[in-house]
Amino acid sequence: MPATLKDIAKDANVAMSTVSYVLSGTGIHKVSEDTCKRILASAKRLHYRPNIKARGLSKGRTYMVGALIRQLTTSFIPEIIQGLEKVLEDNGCCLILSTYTDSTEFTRKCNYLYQHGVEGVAVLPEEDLPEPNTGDLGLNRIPVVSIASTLADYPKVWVDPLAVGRMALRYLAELGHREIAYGGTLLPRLQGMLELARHYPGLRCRCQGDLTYRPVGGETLLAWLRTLEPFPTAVITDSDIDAIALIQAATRTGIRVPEDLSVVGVDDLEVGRYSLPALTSIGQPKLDQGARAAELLLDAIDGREIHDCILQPFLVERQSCRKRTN
Amino acid sequence: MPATLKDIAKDANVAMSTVSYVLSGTGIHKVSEDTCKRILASAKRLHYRPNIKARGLSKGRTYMVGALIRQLTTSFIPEIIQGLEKVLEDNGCCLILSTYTDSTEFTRKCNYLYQHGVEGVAVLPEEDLPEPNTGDLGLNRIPVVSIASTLADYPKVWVDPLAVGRMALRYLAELGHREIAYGGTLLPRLQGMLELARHYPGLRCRCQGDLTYRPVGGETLLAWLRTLEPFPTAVITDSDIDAIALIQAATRTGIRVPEDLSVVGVDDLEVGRYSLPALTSIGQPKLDQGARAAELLLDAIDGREIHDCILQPFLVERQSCRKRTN
DNA sequence: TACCCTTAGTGAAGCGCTTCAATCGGTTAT
DNA sequence: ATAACCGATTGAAGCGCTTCACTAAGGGTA
Repeated sequence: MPATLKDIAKDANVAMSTVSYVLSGTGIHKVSEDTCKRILASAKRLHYRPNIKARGLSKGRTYMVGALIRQLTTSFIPEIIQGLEKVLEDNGCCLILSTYTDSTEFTRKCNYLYQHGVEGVAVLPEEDLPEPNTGDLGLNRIPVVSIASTLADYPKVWVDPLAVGRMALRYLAELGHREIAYGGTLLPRLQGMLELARHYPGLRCRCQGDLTYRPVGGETLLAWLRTLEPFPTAVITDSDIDAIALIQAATRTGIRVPEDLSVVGVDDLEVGRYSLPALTSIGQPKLDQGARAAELLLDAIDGREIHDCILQPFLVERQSCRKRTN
Repeated sequence: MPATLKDIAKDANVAMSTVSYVLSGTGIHKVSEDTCKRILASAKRLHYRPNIKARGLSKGRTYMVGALIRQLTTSFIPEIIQGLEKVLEDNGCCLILSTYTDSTEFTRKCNYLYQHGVEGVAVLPEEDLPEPNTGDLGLNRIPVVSIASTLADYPKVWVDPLAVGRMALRYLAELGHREIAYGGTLLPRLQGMLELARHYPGLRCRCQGDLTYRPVGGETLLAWLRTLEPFPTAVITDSDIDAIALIQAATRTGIRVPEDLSVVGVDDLEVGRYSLPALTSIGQPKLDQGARAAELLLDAIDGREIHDCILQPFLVERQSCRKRTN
């Protein structure tokens, strides 16, 4: 139904190959201006739109890239996707979305993507999952890039977790806090905090005894804080969600934020902006992570060698922390 | 690099067409069991995987469906996407994700999807936007289905908004509430409430004077509630997000939920489960909406006629409402 | 005038798959 | 024995596009 090269060729009275040269841009320089115009005119008149898949077939490409996602509903994943999409679109590729919940499904989705002909795959795993088996993809030499995960042994794009820890701690330390609790469970972040803590005499940074990852509820977190002596003046959580949950639990029991307790979240989620008090958070570049991953993928597809990309977090100061004059 | 039909044909010593018949399932009945086995064996040995796009080229299909989304980060959209994806995958299609922010971009994305050859498009607009112009798609007779929107004049899948209003009100009314406020801005929902309210003598359901849609903050909402005389015993919001924001604002000022104020949210978002108190909400089937939309789309692609699909909301009872004995 | 070089354009093969029409032994009916 | 038929298999065209190898015509040079 849609117009094809052949139609245009007939209409403009030239050979298909000539039309192809003009319309695809390749070899447009070897066509006379006259013919060129005629062809373009025909193309416009017939509403020509190239059939990307046919082009792909002949060039051995598909112009498709897959995203393999653990949980689309998870906090900042959607923004990463948008970053991916943007760059891919700019490069004439499209993004195929695929979600999985366990490793069986992961394998199935790999096949699914592979059969549809993706040229590369961005994997967004979750920290608490065993490493998914991308064997099926690797086997077929499809480039893979992992995003926002410390686990995968593929080229990856992520935010320096030590820097996240450092940044959160530095902020609180500079505000004058000396009794700080880390309510999260990520070792590298803790490491960043502890390293930096040494530079602040009298500062104590405590963490939960068990750093095995698991979702932390607001009440659980609060209960743990209560076991600390003295009660900390500030707490760093692993995400804005945790922070908000904590604030809710605290507020209920009469602990005021930030008057009695300063809270720093991580991720700079949108909810943090609307919560009460508005949440101070260590943000991570989300669009950027997606965009950089897409660029890496495209490079790899072009056969270039690629390297990990480490991005830096940033501070978003709002109202959940207060200055401490001791 | 990957094995093709031709490779298999050579390996199994038969014609390509025979291989195609066997491997594609079409006409497998006209091939002798012997040959069939030989072919399957070769296919397995050479790790054959059909090239879907090549198949599509020859069958005039692409096996791709697009999703055009306003905001991937919006509440329940991700789950709808999952529903879409599931059904599409089961039908051998893949989902191409595309997001837009304004109508210019919308048009661009339409072209983008079109050029990549999608056979249908699911549009997820947002209530507060002017209707996007899908002309480009319509022009090319690509089936379109809109999801979760009252606006679009395409076949649509959505949740009956009157039922949402009714369900929320009935729940509160049965708990004994008689002074109920609707803090949202959706007319059909309000309509559902008001219709039902007549059946409960003494029940008063009040709404904001201005129902023009706009995001409602927790404090704004609370401020409005304070203008009501008497202060309502229960409030219905337009989403769980609003409800949580309201609860936070209320708690801050000493109003206890649910003791002093019962709150009903809408959407049954995950955050509602973890908030304090856990939120009672009118849920809408999310996966289902996606799945139904995908089915409609596939039907339309097959040339069948399709009709709107209206789904019903459901009540998720948690702890944000209390019984009222007056 | 013979030669080579450009420039503008053409033909056809090929990407991986489907599918229609044709072929070819081998039965079976007549 | 001949026609008619059947199941199993094959050939080749075609989907829309790219691209390599090639031709034809004109222009410059010797």
